[in-house]
Amino acid sequence: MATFALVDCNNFYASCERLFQPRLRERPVVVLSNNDGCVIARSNEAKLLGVGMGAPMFKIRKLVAEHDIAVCSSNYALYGDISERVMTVLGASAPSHEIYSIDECFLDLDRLAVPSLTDWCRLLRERTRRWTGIPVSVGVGPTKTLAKLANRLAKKSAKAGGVLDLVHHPAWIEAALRKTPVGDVWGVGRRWTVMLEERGIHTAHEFANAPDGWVRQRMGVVGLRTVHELRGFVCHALEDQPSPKQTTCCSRTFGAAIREKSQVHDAVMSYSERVAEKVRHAGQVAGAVQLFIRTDPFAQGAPQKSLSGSATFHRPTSDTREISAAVLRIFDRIWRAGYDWRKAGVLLLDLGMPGDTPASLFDRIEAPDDGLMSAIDQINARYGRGTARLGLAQKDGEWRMRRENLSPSFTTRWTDIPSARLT
DNA sequence: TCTGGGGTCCTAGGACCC
DNA sequence: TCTGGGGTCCTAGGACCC
Repeated sequence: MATFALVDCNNFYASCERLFQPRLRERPVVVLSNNDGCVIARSNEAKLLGVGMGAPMFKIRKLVAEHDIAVCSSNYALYGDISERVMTVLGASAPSHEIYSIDECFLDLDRLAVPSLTDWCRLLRERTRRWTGIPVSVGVGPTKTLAKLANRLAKKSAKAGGVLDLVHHPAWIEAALRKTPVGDVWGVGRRWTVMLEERGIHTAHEFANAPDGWVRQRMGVVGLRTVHELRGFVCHALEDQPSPKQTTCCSRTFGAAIREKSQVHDAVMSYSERVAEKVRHAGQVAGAVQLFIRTDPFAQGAPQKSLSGSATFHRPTSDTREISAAVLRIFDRIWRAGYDWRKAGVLLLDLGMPGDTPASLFDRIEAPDDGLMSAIDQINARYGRGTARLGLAQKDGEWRMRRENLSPSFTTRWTDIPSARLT
């Protein structure tokens, strides 16, 4: 039988914040989204106090003050670096692994010959904690979907000790399915939860026993795969070779609503620069670009508008100058005055490797490269992002995001390295 | 006052072809 | 008056994930 493990970091962002700020270990912690908008991670204590996932900050201010909850702006430089450390430990421990997200990793344990898989998982857990400082939970199942489900129960149950193996205890599978609400199944989101519950399907067990034809009709092949995985048939294999991205994007909600064209222009140019850096970093080029701007959907009564436009490159590129010029043309074409713009984004589409496919037989000419982009990238790699820029936008503006409680980049910036003093 | 960002996959429908 | 069948490609939108 196939044996998948899912290793999931507990309250990952909150755990990262606590790593270098021991004072936070005695307080409930929440981490906020960009712009300090809403809650995206909570320590166990914060969960117990009733802070909901995704709760907007302005709705929990009272709770924060009452219980002295520590509030952190999100610090992705820190989380990304800690994630790499965790993945390194996990990757070195198992025959093969798939990094699924910043805080999750699937392991393929088929070929692992150990007397007790549960003991092995406990050791892995302990090793990860000692070597990285991050607590993790491990779920083991015959499919990825069941490994996810096992992981969730491993986290919830005190007696599981952070590990639950359903492969070597097949009798537990039915009980696990019965106690899992259908909405907590991997692949069943909000809309499908409502639809399923309306039809009397409340648990993973009931979902697993729904008729194939019905599931196929209501939820397509995606839903059917989930049902089969719950029954123990593998539909999602371990993907240990990460596939190259097809699109990449830089989008932000502005720090405030903006009416002025020049301000939106600056935001859009800044995102163009950033997204171009991203594709160059991945060694890719883009075939097309898309720009969108939109008003605030939460502003009731205000006129709503969402505009977008796209352009195809004559020859795939990763050059900030070509990308920003194309974005600027789109921007001038779609811009409408008189709205309170709140968010914008630049997407690069049809990504590929340079020289992959010539646009036509007559278009084999290599992109002229004057070395400017790589020079800028090298300067920024050494001295920090944004050191060298193209002067496409003003440095500051209303559109810049708020991050009022940002922790230092303890592990990725020399000046932020924590120091310890012996007294 | 104040509600994130970055992805993937699938499907339906239209344009177009023979 | 009469108006097929089958295929591909593209795009927009909707579902999901973290």
